[in-house]
Amino acid sequence: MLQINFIKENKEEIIRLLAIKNFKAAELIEEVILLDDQRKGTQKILDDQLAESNKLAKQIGVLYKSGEAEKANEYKQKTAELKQSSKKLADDLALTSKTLTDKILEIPNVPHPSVPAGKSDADNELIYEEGEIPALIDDAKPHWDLAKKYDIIDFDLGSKVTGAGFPFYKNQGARLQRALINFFLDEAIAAGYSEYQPPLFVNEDSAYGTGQLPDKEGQMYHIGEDNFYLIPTAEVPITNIYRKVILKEEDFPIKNVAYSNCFRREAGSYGKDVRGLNRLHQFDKVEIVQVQHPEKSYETLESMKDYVASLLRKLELPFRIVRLCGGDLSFTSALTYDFEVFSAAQKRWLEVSSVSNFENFQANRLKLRFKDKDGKTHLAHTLNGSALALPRIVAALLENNQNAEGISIPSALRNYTGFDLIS
RNA sequence: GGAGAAUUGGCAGAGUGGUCGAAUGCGGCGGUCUUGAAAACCGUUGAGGGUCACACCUCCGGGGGUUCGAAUCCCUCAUUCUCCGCCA
Repeated sequence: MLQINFIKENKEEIIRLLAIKNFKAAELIEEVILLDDQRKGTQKILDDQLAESNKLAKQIGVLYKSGEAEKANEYKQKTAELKQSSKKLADDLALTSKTLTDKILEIPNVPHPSVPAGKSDADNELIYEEGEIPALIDDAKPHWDLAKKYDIIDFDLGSKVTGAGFPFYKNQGARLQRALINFFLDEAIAAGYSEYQPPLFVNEDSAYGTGQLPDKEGQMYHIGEDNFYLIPTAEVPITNIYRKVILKEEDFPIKNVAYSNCFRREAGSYGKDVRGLNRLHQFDKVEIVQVQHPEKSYETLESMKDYVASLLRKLELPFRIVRLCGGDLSFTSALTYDFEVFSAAQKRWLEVSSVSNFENFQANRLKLRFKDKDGKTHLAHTLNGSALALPRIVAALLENNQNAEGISIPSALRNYTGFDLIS
């Protein structure tokens, strides 16, 4: 969420930039400013009344001790009245504050000036492309057929045991999964990240902290009895490590990596895009998360982008990087780079990673702050990126590397898989 | 799952109805001393709201209550520890 003072001080600029996200903010912002003034006004009156009550309560104590019970009772009468009206004021204040917070929560993060205008992914800006799109053999198959042919992923079995979008990985398919997870983790550790193994369920506060609540409830699996949410990404538990934390400046940069299962209900998805591994309810992902000083967060975003590119290069996959346009940018992000690999048999670019700078938007919700040299506290910046999500990487590897003998494994992975060929 | 104990500032730990946002120690920061450092000594050191700045208000695990007044009493939830049960 944006900070109220930031909104007040940069009203016009915010409205202008949010227009790039196709968000009409003017009215909402006026409302928010009005509510905040209202909040302050009510609080001032309440504070004065509480101050008066506090003073009287102290005097009553003194009066009792000196035996002036009559006077004390008179004061008691006064505090009783004050108590009634301050109770009402406190209720008003709570309501105003709640309304204010709810309204601010409706305002998306302000996009970075480099974010191009646009409505959909068609308007994303291509900024980089690398690798050769492979020429496939004559009877090249999409990955769901290859999965069956080599008996490495069983979608039907998953449907039987759980439901659509929960596949079984088998034999060389299962080993490929493990290989990719270990490869991604080892690479991240070599790049200076600390590995975490997070819980796969989080509580309500954590789901709120990274912005999944109050808005995207429908996207998460929820365990009603214990009020836990299944994580849609390791970003949620890893970033929430720093909820209500005040860091020291020398703690920066914090670089964490975590492998986790990810669970997404994907309500509303349908059609050809969801075939095979393209969209699952449960999948595996290695996520990198950084917490940075505000002055360095964009530098960090670039380094994370370069890091993800290095992974795809090692996997020998043709990829491109796009800068998301305003319309495609998520609610919480200020700037996002998407990585897409070309899946040759489907003849499609598949999104495999999203690297984002949230600036202080998440930090504000999380109350993630740091103390500067003068002892003042400021909000930190948070960033994250997939490095990488497995299913579409697997889809591309299977499709792009298929040949007459089987599916060849890129050399960077062979030490991890223990085999060169899926056959 | 059952029984008991606990939860206070960065940490340790006092505080059982008013003078407590909270003793004391450690740690941190600033200073004196020193060629420099250590030691010693002096000072300072939680967060949020509010204000030009003060004043003032809120916060002692979360929420609710009793009282003129709550860190302190009551209810409730969470967490931690110990014992019993079960168990990878």
